[in-house]
Amino acid sequence: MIRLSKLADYAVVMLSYMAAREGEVYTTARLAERTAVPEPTAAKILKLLARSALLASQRGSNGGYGLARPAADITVAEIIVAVDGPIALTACVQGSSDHCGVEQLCSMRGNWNKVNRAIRDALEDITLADMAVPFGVVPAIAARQEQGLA
Amino acid sequence: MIRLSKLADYAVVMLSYMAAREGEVYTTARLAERTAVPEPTAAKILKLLARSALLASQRGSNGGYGLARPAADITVAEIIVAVDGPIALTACVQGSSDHCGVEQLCSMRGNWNKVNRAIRDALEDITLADMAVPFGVVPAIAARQEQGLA
DNA sequence: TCTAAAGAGGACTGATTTAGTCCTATTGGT
DNA sequence: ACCAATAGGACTAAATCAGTCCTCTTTAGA
Repeated sequence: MIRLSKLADYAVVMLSYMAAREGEVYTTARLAERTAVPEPTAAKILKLLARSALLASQRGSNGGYGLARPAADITVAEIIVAVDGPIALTACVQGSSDHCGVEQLCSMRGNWNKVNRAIRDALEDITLADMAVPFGVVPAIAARQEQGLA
Repeated sequence: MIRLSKLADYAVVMLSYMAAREGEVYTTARLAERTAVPEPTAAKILKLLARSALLASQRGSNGGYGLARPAADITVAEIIVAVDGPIALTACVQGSSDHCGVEQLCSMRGNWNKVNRAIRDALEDITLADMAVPFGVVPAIAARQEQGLA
């Protein structure tokens, strides 16, 4: 099974919560409480998101976090990258120096890039706004499915 | 980072090797040697692939494995499923009974299904034949390896 | 200017998953 | 009957990840 880390899952949950009212500032404690994510873990995730400039942070008292951009401009791909690092399926992706033992096969392995690319594209097409829509129709996705692309 | 297990990676490497000459029968020992995958691990993977009917197996002496179908009919998605199980990003996918604590959020979480679907579709579009033909040179490589130059 | 509230950053630990190994049973050809 | 090969599963070791904690910096407000 392809695994997405729980942290990335939490991240999307928290960001979606914040997307409900853009422009508002949320403290770690409040977000943790409302999303049922343990506070220290929530803090860790929020820091990561702030570092990647998906969240704007305000230090000091009355500080907190807010979305740095409109939810429709934040893709799921970005969130995953911020929390888990680059989206790629195998280690043998870019000409990383560790030789794969069987050099000829490595060239074949390079085709994972095609796969990675396909997945990245899929994730880049889904925005936080899409995720935040409860259940019903997610317009962007529905449109692509209409075209048989999704 | 989204992670694909090493086993699935190995599986694709081994299957690609076999795709070079469809119809041929390969023993575990030979495949392990040629793909530089440790033999016990290779054996484990081959068993999994055979159980999922991607490989046809022949027991007894002169036995071994062969592709059960043409390489162009085997998708990367199938290989991953055979080795790693269902392709899905989070645990909270299907109405699994473990309540997510925050019910309203859970409905939002259901949108991961859209993401999963997009990824699955991407993987189903890539066949073993696509992976096995990097730059159109695979037969030459296979030939060299047959001569023990691998 | 002092204090308290908040985030920043990083180190550490425990738990979970995954990779890898090994043993035994079964099958089939010679 | 014997040898070569897969089938299946149990077990161990290693890598990864989630989660916690501690200390430092920033800032508003009394």
